Amino acid sequence: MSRKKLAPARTRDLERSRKEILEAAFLEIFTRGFQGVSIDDIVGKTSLTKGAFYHHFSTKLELGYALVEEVIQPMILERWIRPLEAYKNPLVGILKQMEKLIGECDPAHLKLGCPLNNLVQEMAPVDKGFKTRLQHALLLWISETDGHLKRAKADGLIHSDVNTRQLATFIVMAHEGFYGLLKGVGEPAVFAALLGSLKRYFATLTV
Amino acid sequence: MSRKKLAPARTRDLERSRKEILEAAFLEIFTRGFQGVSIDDIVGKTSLTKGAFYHHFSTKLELGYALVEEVIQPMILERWIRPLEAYKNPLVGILKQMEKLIGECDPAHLKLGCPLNNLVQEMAPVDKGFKTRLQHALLLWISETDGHLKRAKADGLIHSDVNTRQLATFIVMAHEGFYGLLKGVGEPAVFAALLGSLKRYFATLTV
DNA sequence: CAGATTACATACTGACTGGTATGTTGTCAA
DNA sequence: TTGACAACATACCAGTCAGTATGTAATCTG
Repeated sequence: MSRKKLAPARTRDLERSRKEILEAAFLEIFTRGFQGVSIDDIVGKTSLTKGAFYHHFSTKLELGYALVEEVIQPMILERWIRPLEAYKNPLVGILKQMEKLIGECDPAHLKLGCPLNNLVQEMAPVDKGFKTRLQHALLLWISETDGHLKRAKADGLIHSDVNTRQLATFIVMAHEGFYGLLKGVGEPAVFAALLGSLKRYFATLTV
Repeated sequence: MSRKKLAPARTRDLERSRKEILEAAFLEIFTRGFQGVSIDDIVGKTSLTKGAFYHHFSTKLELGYALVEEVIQPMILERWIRPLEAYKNPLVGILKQMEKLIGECDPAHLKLGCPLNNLVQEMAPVDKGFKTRLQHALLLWISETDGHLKRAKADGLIHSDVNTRQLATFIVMAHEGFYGLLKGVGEPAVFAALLGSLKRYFATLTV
């Protein structure tokens, strides 16, 4: 039928296998932590075996690095930066996205926290390779947020005396803090309290 | 000399040994995570052995529980709640304590984060016993903060339309978020940005 | 089509892990 | 003083871990 150039239907596909491993690793590490997950756990959630794993990643740490660079960092941009393009006022967009991605999130999923924050807390002080990659992702997040805030400031939507970089840092901190506290305190009511406070803060920054 | 009732100078002291283990465990787990530290690591930092460890704690998890209840939770109260008693306006006290305990902290020590937050992020979704104890510590922190805020509101220092419980939740979130972000981004300049934003927020709440 | 190479699968290893079994010695009550 | 027990120390175990050695079949290249 359709076995031309696209859809090769091969039994061996380097790219696809790598993605399969990364996806399984993401879920396992997301729920149980990097140090709490074994390579056998990961390949067990896969149609592949350990041999395949070490064909793709020279070590467990290398897998972790790839996870940050190829899965988590793009996910951050896709979930928290891209959507802001649709808003004239990014502060409105940030609150809306929080409501959508955190407030309406399944509590069972929410108690797992934020994939980026989880790795930061667990691995940043333990391994330098993790540290630099996680730091890069966080700074990128801050910079991209800052970009949108600068635009809003130029449009006269944010008070002229607001330091946008400083505000962007605070906003990223709030994301991590939201996830972190919600992870510790089960009650979803906490989210309403946090969002309410942030909303009040944002109101004082708006012209 | 002084071998009366106090200072027994015994070679075997249940309380002291337990404290020694807890203290060593705290430092090791603080730097490398609960799952990243072995019991042999802990007793290695001690004048005792594995036999002593299992005489005091039936399992590694039990040690973790004791750590939260007997070391970390009291530490939170001592560092973040007690000092507020000296301030008429607790919002001023909170900023001052942050400057003192975070801003003036040795960066090498700061990159390890907050002991409570570390355990929340690593262990809350993994083990239920951890979850409940960590949740209890966080809610206590929020409640105690709320108490001080209520007092300030009654004194007319905080606007009457402020929901103090909501604000207390936000403040605890900010503590965790500060530590978390500083852990990920090495630069101490980030602290200034975060504190600046929080200061601006607090100013809008004050009468 | 043939040989080379890639993309895996299988089986294994030494180091480490949480936990146990058992021995030993301080401490204290009678 | 003397047993009894508490507070450890030592040696060990079965399971797990990251990583390796080696075999094999699919795919590509010429």
